[in-house]
Amino acid sequence: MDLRQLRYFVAVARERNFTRAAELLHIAQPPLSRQIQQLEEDIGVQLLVRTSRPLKLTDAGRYFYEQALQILGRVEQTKLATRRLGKSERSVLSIGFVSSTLYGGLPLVVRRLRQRYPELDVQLVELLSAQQTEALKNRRIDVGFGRIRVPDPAVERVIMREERLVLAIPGNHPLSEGEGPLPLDTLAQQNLIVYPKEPRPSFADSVLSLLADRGVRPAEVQEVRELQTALGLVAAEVGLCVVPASAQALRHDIHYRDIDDEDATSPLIMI
Amino acid sequence: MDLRQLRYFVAVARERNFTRAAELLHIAQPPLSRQIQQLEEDIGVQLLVRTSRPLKLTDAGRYFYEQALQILGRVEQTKLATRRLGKSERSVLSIGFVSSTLYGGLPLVVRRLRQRYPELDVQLVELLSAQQTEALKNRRIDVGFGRIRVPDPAVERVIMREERLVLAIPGNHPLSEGEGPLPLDTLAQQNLIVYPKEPRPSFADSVLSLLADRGVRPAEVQEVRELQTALGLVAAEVGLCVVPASAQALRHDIHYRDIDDEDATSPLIMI
DNA sequence: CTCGCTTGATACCTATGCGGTATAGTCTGA
DNA sequence: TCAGACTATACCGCATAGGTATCAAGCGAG
Repeated sequence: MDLRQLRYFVAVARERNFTRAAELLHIAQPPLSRQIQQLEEDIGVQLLVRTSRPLKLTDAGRYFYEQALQILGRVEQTKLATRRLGKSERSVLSIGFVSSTLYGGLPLVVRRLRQRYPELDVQLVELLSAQQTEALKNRRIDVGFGRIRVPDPAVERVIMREERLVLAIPGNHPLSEGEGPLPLDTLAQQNLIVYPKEPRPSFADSVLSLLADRGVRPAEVQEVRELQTALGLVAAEVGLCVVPASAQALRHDIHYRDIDDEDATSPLIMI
Repeated sequence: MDLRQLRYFVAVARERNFTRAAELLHIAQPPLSRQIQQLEEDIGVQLLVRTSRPLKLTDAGRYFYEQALQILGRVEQTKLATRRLGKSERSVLSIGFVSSTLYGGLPLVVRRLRQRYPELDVQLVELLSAQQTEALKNRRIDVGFGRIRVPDPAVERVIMREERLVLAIPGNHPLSEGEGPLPLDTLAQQNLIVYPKEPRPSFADSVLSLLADRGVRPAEVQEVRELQTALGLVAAEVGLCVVPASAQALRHDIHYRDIDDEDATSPLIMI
């Protein structure tokens, strides 16, 4: 697949007519037909219904059209932004972060940075804690914010703060009735959802080892790839999930209760 | 610019070495060098610093690398999703919406739809009210949710509800002190921000004509392209802005107060 | 129903440009 | 300073995009 094919397809989808689309693209009609055929063959799906006039998009074609529009816009925007960046000799600060920091202090930090250094371009790259160490080493990022201690002598770590952990509970679960803090052993014999699945060690391991320390055995443990998915499963009543307090802002259709355990915290680590 | 060039650049950026990258791409090294040169020439900016070994990315190159990764991922994902859609013969419901409905009832509607019809693929397309009429006619969308009455005999309109309007006020503005409803003439001699700039008629016209009806003359009126920008300017203390009540969820760093006027409402229209 | 017009597909040719090979030039580290 | 690793340049062959001519299939007017 090729950007050219996307451009061609967008023109045809917009004009609903190969001949007019070809004129707009400043090419002859037969090459256009062929490129669209190749695109359909590559995807393995018919995008256009040619047996009617004006021609129609299939459902797949309609979806592909919307996506193609956005991809092309994104490419163009990237080109312009990169050019601007290169020409202006502005500095770029590249910040790696794990998703949960998006709902904590990171947006404020970024806003303040931009306010204080308007000439600085701040770029945000979502990376898991373990990936940040490597990204830092090869200068993909300049600084990272994670939740897991990944020991590496080449990397300096600063603990910004310890954040309380809370329990995410489906709306109609018995535990969602009360409001006060819950002891950790509430989780015994409950279905638990943890994240991320990989790479290890991860926030999932922190939670599981905290439970193991306290001798608490959940009924079933399901691993998912990320925080958003975990909370989605909680909302779908699959089980409970332990998350940093700041993640409460993410969804309001589930209940959260504090955890009554001194060690139920998660560090926010700058590397 | 070309997807191939993005793939090549990603390989070089990752390997920090043309020769190894070329091996991974299963091509010889000279063509790779040339493609990267052409890419740099096309963008007009140097992406790599070749005078050091291992080679380094410029700031622009670092930015372009992150963007290229995301674009390539998006393209691949689109291809798979389109294929799945075409193969499975699933139905797609394409919903057009104006951004303000994202903070009102639309997410709930979509969630219910997905719950009730799991076999249905719901696609969301952001379009201004005026664009929705056209999108509906050529089947780009199946249904639209907007805020402006665009009279067109070919299109059926259903008013879902009338939503109250509220006034968005910067945090340190004198009006942000109180909490109760404000009369419309509070806006007299105040700087006002309205959106969207085009196409007309838009929500901006609804607000402006409401003010004109009441004989209220703002000091200065600034038009911006969209709701998010408008609220951004409010936060930056450029002026006040009238928004639907549901948009209050968007930003918490500014104040909102009800408007004490029976007609200070905005319809939510399904077309 | 038919004729003519519009429009997309097919066949074949041309030419742009991608990738390959050979080689020169340059930087790094011992 | 020299060997080795690495990128740029020059040039060639071929794959493929685009062009031209033409066919086939719908659609509308009469």
